[in-house]
Amino acid sequence: MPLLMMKDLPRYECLLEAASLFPDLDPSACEVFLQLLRTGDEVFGVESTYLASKGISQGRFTVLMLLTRPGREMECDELISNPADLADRAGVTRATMTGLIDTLVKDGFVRREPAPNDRRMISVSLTEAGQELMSRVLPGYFRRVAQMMKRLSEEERRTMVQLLVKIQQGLAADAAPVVGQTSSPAGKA
Amino acid sequence: MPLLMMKDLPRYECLLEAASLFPDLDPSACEVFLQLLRTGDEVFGVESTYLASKGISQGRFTVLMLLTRPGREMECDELISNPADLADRAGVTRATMTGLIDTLVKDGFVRREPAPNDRRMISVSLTEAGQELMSRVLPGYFRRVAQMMKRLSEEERRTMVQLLVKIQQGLAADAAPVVGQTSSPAGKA
DNA sequence: CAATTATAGTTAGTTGCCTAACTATCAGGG
DNA sequence: CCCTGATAGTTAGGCAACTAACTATAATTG
Repeated sequence: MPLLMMKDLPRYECLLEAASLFPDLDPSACEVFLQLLRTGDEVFGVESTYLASKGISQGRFTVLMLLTRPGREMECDELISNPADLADRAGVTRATMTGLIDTLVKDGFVRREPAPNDRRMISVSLTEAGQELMSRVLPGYFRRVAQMMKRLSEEERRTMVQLLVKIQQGLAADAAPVVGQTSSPAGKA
Repeated sequence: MPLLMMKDLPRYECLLEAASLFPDLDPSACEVFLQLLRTGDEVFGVESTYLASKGISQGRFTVLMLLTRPGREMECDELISNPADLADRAGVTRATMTGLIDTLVKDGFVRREPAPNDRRMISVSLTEAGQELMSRVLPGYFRRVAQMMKRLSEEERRTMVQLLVKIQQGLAADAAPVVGQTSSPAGKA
């Protein structure tokens, strides 16, 4: 439950009414926006509650997941990585990853080892205890995910993913408005 | 960008493959789940970035919004509230609301006044500066919301909201499995 | 090959949220 | 009237994320 969202969403009529005050307000866009954030928040809350009951936070779980599944090559059974790569794939800063790995090491779920080639780098991998934890947590995790989505038919799920991806594509296009032109990928508005 | 989500989502084929390892894994459910969290996170990030550029955080913005729109009665032009009500409608604890109001008062956007009837209570309302801030922030806010949803047709928006609400209803039903039986509305699992 | 630049990881300090415990006021029942 | 319990708000302390600045190693280059 991290978002601090208005749990008390305005009804659609209120949005229509407000639109007369604010010419920029698009009522249907606002409604999708608010429902999207709210649903995401609630779904996230269910997941977090489950993980918390198993004694791990979202951040720690993400790291463990990344170490559980093969990163890029399916054939690569290494399941080993370095903090920078993990931070990149998890979408957090390296500083945050340092903190996450600290606590995971302290709890005995992952180990840090010096990388063979580059003495700047560290290898991170699951310990036995970490693997055991994941095999204990994942089934319940997947069951909860399935349970949360059980009201949607397979077709509705496809539709949902399509619409979500459409939104993401729009965001990506807005974030990097210059495409195929220059080679400067600096599009931060 | 608060969620710490895997930015690097597994592809659908990987989910299918993983499903053979974990019998509880429902691939299409997982995909909806991951895309929902990811899209919500990105949309939230765009909003947060805009608000941050105007010098306010998500939490502060929520409070200002709640003080801007009429709470329950449209006829009630008061636009005044107390911390507990604000906390309830924003979905945060009263302690958090105290902190938010502290900073808003410090910045001169809201005022605290003792409530007339009950000496325990405090009235919170927007100052002139707060109203002015909102009239400066809201147009751009609404434009960004509209922009983020612009790729969806009106019909797609309706579909999206329907599907999101369906998920929410499932969550609510799971959280309060006993319905219409007792009059105890305490469904916190 | 020394100096600069880039990269990997960590440390320090801030923010925003949380829970738990506290103070002050109000409402009811001997 | 106290006294108990409920309610409104705050305070104190913790956790997870961030940015900025730092150390150590590697790569590049004059």
